[in-house]
Amino acid sequence: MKKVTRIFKALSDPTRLRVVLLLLERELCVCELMAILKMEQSRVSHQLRLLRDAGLVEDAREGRWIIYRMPDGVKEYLRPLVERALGDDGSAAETIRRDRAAMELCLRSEVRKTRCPA
Amino acid sequence: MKKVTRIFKALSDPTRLRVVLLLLERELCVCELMAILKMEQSRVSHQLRLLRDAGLVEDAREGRWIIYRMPDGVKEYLRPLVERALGDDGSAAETIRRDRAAMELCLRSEVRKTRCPA
DNA sequence: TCTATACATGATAATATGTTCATATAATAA
DNA sequence: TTATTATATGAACATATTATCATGTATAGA
Repeated sequence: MKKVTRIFKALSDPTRLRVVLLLLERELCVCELMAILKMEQSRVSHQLRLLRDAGLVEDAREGRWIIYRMPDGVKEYLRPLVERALGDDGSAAETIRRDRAAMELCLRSEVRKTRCPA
Repeated sequence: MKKVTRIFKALSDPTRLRVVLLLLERELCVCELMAILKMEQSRVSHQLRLLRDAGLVEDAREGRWIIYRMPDGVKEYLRPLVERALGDDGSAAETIRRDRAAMELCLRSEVRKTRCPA
């Protein structure tokens, strides 16, 4: 059961679940996640590490940024799982909506070309 | 996100996940769960309380036994979720198979008519 | 009424988790 | 080379979780 409970544990923290929902949409660097979640760097980094340890995300350096992304196989596994779990939870839907809006805003500013938006 | 992460947290412990998988099949009393899981009483009781607090199971006294069961609505919610999460995890499948076999054995003995099989 | 059974619960201890602070490192820019 | 940016990581702390032990309570039976 260890393998499955490990996944559930990774999804059992609000911050990590928000990150998972964002990375299901698109790859992001740490400072973009910081800007979207409005959280400080070490907090985001620590949670990302846990997600990486759980095998849910991968990281790769790109210039001075480290990009976190979710492998396609994980996406196919997690998307229906998380969607089903969320069901009709309106409160969660609102958070997701806001996070995605913040993400769009963050990306449209295209600050990462020269500087991070954090 | 609190509502969803609460569910994930409830499923993030091996003991609780095994209990959930058993109660998806059928209602059981504490001592039956003790016999199936081969765990001591207070450990099972504590985990059952967490599942109850998470809203995943209900309990009802029946004579000197307290029966734990999963409401139909929760079953409909959890079954596809857990099945999807388990995927093709062979190790988990083996545990589940063994637990169900132990459950059948425990029930066939029908000890609960007079005494608990724990 | 007394005892045994089935279970809950509180206390405790060990471990795990989440956050913050401080510091380290790697890449880039000046 | 030096400074800055982006990120990782270790330490410290508070809190949460898990398991165990001891005890309490409700029911049934003798």
